[in-house]
Amino acid sequence: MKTEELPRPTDAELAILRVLWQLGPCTVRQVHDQLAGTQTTGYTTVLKLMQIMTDKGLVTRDETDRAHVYSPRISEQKTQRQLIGDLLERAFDGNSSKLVMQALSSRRASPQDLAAIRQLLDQIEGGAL
Amino acid sequence: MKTEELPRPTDAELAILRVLWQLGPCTVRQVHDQLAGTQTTGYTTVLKLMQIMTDKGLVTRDETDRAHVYSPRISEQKTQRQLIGDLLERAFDGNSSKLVMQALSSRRASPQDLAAIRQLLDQIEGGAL
DNA sequence: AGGCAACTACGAAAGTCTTCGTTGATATTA
DNA sequence: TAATATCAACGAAGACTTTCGTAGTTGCCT
Repeated sequence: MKTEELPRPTDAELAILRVLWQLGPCTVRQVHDQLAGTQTTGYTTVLKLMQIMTDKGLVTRDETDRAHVYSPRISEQKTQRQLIGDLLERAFDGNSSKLVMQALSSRRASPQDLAAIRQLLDQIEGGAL
Repeated sequence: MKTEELPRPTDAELAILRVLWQLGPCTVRQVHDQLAGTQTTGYTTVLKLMQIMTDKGLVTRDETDRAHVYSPRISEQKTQRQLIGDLLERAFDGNSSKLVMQALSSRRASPQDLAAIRQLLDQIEGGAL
């Protein structure tokens, strides 16, 4: 059971992955329509990117129907961890607490968020992880 | 007092910035030698990158001596916050607690680190920030 | 059947990132 | 002084990213 090493998604690729995570398996049309709310990219641009992502292994494609259906090959969580781990190495010298503290001090988190983080800290210290 | 918007440093640029943060103002030679421990990039590659970084405003250059001396124009902290904020928007939908939790659960932090984070949580909840 | 809409595939262009070779100038050393 | 080393500058190549136009195919509707 080997976890293939997938390339770090680029900015545009990540935007597409987020749509797939949110909506589930999608056609190019669906992704494009969803992105249209935020971006203004042509249909063929999205198509091309998703073809490239298929080559890279970031998504899989079901070609049964004429409009191919794409699915993400990594979960949102795994990708988030990959990106954080990457940033950790590149900018924080592997010091995760520094990263956490920067994140906490740069953006406000709700009391609920803070409580959730406390709970996680408890779990970690309790050896639950 | 307007804080200029500097571009997000690329991977190679970030590696150079880290040397400057660690050693202070440096010549190209010093940066190259330092990077040689980890990387294997030619001298002129580093030179070119640092020239580009000067154009972008990421570093400043003192041309007094023949070997120009480069200094970072943003602090390590500010850059880290920029990178985290960026990742937050691109991959975490702005939800900072999710980011923190992913960071905490993906890498082990020492008990001291965890304590420091708890302290920071206290400060935030106490309205100190 | 004919025409229109939707889809994939392909190629190419423009921009960025990373790399390095070469050139010419300046300092150091023998 | 002459050879050698060090430096900045420049240009260019190759890879990658993002963009879109065009062509060709398939399905649908009248």
